[in-house]
Amino acid sequence: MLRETRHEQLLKLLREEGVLPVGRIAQRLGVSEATARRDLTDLDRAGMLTRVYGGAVARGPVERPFAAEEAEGRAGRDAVARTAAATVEDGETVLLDIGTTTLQLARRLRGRSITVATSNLAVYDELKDDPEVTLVLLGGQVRRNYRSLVGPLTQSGLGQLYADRLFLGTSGVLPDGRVLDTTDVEVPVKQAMLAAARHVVLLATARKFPGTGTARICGPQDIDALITNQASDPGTLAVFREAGVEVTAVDAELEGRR
Amino acid sequence: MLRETRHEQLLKLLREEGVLPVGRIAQRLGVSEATARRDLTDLDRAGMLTRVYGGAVARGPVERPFAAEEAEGRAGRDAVARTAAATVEDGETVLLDIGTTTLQLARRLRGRSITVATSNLAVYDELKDDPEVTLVLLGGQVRRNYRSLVGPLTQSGLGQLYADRLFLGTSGVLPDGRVLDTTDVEVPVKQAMLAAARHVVLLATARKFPGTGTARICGPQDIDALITNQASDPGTLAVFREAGVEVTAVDAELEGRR
DNA sequence: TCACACTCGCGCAAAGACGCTCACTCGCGC
DNA sequence: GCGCGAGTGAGCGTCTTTGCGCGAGTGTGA
Repeated sequence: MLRETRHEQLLKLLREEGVLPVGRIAQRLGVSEATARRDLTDLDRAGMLTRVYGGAVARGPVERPFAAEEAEGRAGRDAVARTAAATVEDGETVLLDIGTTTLQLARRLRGRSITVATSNLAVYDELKDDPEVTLVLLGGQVRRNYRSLVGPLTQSGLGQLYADRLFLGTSGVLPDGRVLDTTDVEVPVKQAMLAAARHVVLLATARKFPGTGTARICGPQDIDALITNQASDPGTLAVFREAGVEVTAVDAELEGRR
Repeated sequence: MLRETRHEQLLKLLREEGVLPVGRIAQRLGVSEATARRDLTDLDRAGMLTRVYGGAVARGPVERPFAAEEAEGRAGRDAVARTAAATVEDGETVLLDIGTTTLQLARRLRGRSITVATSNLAVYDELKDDPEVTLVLLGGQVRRNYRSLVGPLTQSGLGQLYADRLFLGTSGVLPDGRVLDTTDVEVPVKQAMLAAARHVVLLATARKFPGTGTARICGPQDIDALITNQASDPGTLAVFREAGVEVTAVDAELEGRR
């Protein structure tokens, strides 16, 4: 592996984890500890991280989707979440993807007589005290920064479920309708979710057009409905409409207050 | 553990408890009191806490106004938990059953380089902030009052795991060595756990002899080791020894403090 | 005021991390 | 084929951190 590539990966790891000991860095990068140390001193000198005895800590804010996204685009997200909540009927089983938009939706689902299945640990925290909601957690390894469950256990758990409705989150939607995600490890989970639901609803605030992401989750043909803001790119929405997707665009300003 | 990580944990502990003596800080962080003192002076100089004679107090508001901990049988449970934690080696995968004894064990496993798999949601809350522990949640339906996961999802998840060690809780042990539980719905989960571990360790404080329970989980022949208190019924312990179980009886008073 | 128990800070030794040096491998150009 | 330079891994002396013992200091109760 090229050194530049390795440096990129190291910084990515560190952004996700916050702090990492040298041994674990070497292990994750597949190099010796000596090389890991060399990389660390390089990146420390370049000001990309802070070296500490025994490892390194991320410089700047740790990549925490929840903290980072919490402030920005909140009104739009809540408008989407409220509209999504209105489509859920009592008695249904809904499957909630990871992310902040689905967390917002979970808040709007409090007190409803429904079953919620999720790999979103933030949703678990939100609904764990609600006696009305039957809460089902998918299994899997805990990813602390993303507050999610991933891994083969999650996928196999999804194989045993069938939900009335899936609310899918995303990190970005391309103009041609491809739905993206940033982290590779979540992709198989999301795809297993798609297969485990009768009705697939994509939640995407205006900022998700085009948003970010490198891994493809699915295309418009896999989606039944899309709930988004009116500020979203009209061209992309048209692509979804042409693919037969029921598109609902709610205005953040009108709906955005509580 | 990295010093930076340790400092983070120390501050978190302090935010939760408000005031902490040096001894307890050292105990919770798994370091000597000397190191705890050094950390305290560092963080005091950095203005992150206020040093007082004998310990430290949080600077800023306390998050949790001191949750009332279950007093009864606590010393005995902690003695069992500490002994159990000592048998776990770094790198192992341990499976933790539901219950308060295994929760106590989880507290003792903080900061260890191990993988913890559990259906115990209290264990999840305890370890979710620990970067050292790889945490795997079994899937299943959330049982709020028992803080556990149950159901077919839990069992099938266990079918995909194989742990080095299972720490099994119980509600009661009969004189003939039958291990009991009170709730039928947990029985298949516990039995699936038995099948998913190489080494089965039963944790049972003195109060569990005979304890309560209506459903049979397993017999002595399914257990490899039993960790209990010295006050436990000698006859029952003899039954386990005859079945080839390695019985460890730790005294709550002697082990209860350090 | 005094005595006792506890805490604190310092010196020291062991363990582990660091970084320097050296040998080796791989790709490249002559 | 052969030399060359960059990059990696391993060995080894140095330095940091940690845990423990000891004398000094501090708080508490008689």
